[in-house]
Amino acid sequence: MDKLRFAMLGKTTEYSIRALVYIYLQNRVGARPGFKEIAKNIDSPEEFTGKVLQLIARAGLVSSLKGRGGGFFFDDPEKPLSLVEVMKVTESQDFFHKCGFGLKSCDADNPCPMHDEYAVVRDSFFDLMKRLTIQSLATKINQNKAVLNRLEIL
Amino acid sequence: MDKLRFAMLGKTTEYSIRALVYIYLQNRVGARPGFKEIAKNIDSPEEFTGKVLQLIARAGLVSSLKGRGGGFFFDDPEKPLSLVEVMKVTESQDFFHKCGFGLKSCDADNPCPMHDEYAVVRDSFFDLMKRLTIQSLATKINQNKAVLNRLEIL
DNA sequence: CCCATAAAAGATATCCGTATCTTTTGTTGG
DNA sequence: CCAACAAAAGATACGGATATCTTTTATGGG
Repeated sequence: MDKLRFAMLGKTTEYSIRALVYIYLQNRVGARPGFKEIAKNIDSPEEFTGKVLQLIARAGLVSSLKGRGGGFFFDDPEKPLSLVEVMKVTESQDFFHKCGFGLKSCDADNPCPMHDEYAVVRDSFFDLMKRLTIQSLATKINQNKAVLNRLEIL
Repeated sequence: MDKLRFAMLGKTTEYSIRALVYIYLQNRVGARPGFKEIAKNIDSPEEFTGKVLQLIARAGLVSSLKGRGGGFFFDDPEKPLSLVEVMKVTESQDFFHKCGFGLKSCDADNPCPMHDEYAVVRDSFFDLMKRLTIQSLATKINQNKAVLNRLEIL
């Protein structure tokens, strides 16, 4: 029996967000990247990234075109896309409503012993993911205030 | 390719916390519960709960005694046991230091585009888990301000 | 029109968290 | 001391997240 675990978000979510930011940045300079180029630039496994892109494309978060000159792109790049909208596709539906203690039903009426304080943290995470958008993240990168990868791209 | 995921903490952590609270409550009334009794009362799978208890016992979070009259108990019930100390055993070491964006290295000097705001949420979660203890959770239950399960116990 | 290109789709593989079952070891009450 | 009891340990199973490879479908440039 080993311990071990991960971060607050799954790989699928992380790759999705990074991929969407990359696609957005490339679109802005007139390019339409393919999944191999995306994987290379966000440092993610190539084939699996293809699968993730299929998932979020099917969900309508991004569009794609097959064949020559094809790739991924936003129909309306300026329509804000929040990280919560991404998570709705890549994480469990009730991610932001689960009990931190693990109870199946837990609310203000019948609270678990950490309900109130946990709810505060969880809600502030929820708020953050609603507030952050692919565009706002991309803007930070364009302003050189943040990086998409350990090395600069573009 | 399916989406899907879980809560912020793993099952192992959830069962550990609930089990420790139950053990503490039983110890306070002079009892030393076994893993089957524990599993029944915290609504967790019996055999797996045994494994989880082995893990946290080996790590020294709780003591155990085999044989007649055996079971799980705290050597020093009043020594505060924070949830962070539990997580150190049941979650990945750097749980509270991982980058929300998924970068391998991400800090104030070389931040990912959500670093600052994510760090705030993550740190407040960290603080909460440092502040909450098995004893404080148990106290809430004893005061009937919270429940360990959907049904009252004790 | 057809071929090169690129995503979609399908099949399969691997790892880990979760779970179950069986055997062994240690303890204690009678 | 031994018989019943209870945790520890070992083996195995399973599903889901992650990952890879191959085949198919769609698109547009020449």
